[in-house]
Amino acid sequence: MTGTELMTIREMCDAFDVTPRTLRFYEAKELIFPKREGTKRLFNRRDRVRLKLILRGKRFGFSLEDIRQLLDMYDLEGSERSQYLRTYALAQERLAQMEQQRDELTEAIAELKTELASGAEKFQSYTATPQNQTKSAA
Amino acid sequence: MTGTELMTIREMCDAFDVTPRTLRFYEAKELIFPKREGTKRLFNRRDRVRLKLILRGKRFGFSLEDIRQLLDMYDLEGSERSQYLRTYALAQERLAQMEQQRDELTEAIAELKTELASGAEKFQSYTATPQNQTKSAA
DNA sequence: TTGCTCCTCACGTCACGTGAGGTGGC
DNA sequence: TTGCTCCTCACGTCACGTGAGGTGGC
Repeated sequence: MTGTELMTIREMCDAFDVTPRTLRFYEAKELIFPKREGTKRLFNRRDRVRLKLILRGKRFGFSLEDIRQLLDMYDLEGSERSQYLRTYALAQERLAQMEQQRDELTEAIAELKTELASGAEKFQSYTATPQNQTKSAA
Repeated sequence: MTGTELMTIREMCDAFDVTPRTLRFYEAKELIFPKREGTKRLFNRRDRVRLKLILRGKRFGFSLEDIRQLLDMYDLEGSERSQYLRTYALAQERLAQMEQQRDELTEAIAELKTELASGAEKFQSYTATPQNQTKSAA
């Protein structure tokens, strides 16, 4: 197995489904720290772990700045209690926001569906063609 | 009743819960067309209808560029069939995206909840205080 | 004269996208 | 020599936020 320890930028992109630009951007933001071989970047296991956590944090809707702080704590491992509590509080806040966002999205979906339904009706009354592909009424 | 027809920027902001900057931005993007009284903007009923549709479109996650096109169609009223079909298709695409987004969000919420649960557990095992406010286990 | 609201630039933000122009090794 | 991948600026994008500096009418 080659590349078990160090991966090129291309391998990283394929493995995590991101663009090179994204990896360079995260490096500039000090979220990951690839080594260099001449000018080329080489990512080790730690970078991969961190990238995984970054992408997960993004799915949770955290900003990169939030994520940077969460990662720093992760690094401390047996971190301080106060830090831990802050992380916990931040995550709970985010959870509440996500739930609200989901509710709003659910509402918006229902609304748009209603719109589409009445739109389809209007459209059918406009076009008096006997058979069209948008589901004929029973 | 005052201001039934024309509203100032402040009245608009209060009525729609947006900032002045947002209204100026939408004007620059040719989404609304307030008249001027000297230098001051005055918004009429049409602007209000359009703003309402804009905000609704944003809730659906449409980009302002998409919204601009949707608004243009709205203006045509008994618009062309081809235009109508395009609008309909656009809305259906968006709906699919929204449903996927909601599913991803739901999944992320569940994930984060799991994280928080295991985090709370770890925290409790670290701190051996008999009574703490984060819900004591039965 | 003091306050308040409105205005116009114009740069900042966030998370990258997108060329432009150049290098290294098969 | 040709291709491919990698690199570094550095400007563009989207939807505004945020001063800076100035005007108008009570």
